[in-house]
Amino acid sequence: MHAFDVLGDPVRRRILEILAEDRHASGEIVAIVGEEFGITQSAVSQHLKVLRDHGFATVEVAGPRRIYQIDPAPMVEIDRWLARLRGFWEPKLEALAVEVARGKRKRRE
Amino acid sequence: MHAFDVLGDPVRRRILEILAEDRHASGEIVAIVGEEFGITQSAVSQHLKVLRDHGFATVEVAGPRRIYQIDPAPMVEIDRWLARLRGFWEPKLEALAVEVARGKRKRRE
DNA sequence: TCCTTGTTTAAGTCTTAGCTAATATTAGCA
DNA sequence: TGCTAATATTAGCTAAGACTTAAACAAGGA
Repeated sequence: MHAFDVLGDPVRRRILEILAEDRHASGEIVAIVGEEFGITQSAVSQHLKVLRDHGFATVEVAGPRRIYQIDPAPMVEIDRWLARLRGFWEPKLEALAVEVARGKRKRRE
Repeated sequence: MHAFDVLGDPVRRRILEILAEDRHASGEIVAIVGEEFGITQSAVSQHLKVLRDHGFATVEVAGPRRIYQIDPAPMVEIDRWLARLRGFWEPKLEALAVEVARGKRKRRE
């Protein structure tokens, strides 16, 4: 499974958002995400496993709890791929912005 | 299908790389990608459809050919999500870089 | 040691993405 | 109009991923 696939799942993206702000115990993530998406504790745990397995998160055992922490290492791969193309599409994006601005001006007239 | 899912497929990423450099007819993309991945014209065409449907590419009809061109619009969504988290993981990435540098220095000693 | 809480793992089901093969569509040309 | 080349679309198959339920595991307290 490629890093992009890991980010492809909305539940996993949400978990990363949560972990980006602060480290959390599995149970806390389950409480938030499980409620938001209406899925079981087990399902969330499986998503956490995917994040672990692909290096997006690390775990620290604290008694019976597992504290999850974001690990940005795999983002390097993502960023690298995007950066490669960015040089090509950035000019086009600027052209797009110009078009939008032109449209706005036109609408004002 | 989310934009991240679109980028999740290696064939589609390859097609975007090709289109980033220049516009190409469907057949040219089929020739390159089909050979590299060992898949049929139909399969490539279906990937092109996904890219079209999600706004990653636009088509121009030129006689019997369809000329594909990259459209960076959906990248805005991707970039926005990544940017939201970047503020959080960037410091951690720097910490990671420091760790690596420290490791290198240590190995030199 | 047994129980309880927090969590992961295993097994099985369902859905969907990606593929092939076959067919349809589109446009130009004889 | 019929033929050919370029491409898209459809149907059907298969594999993988996301889910639920049930079972296993880990750690601390009675």
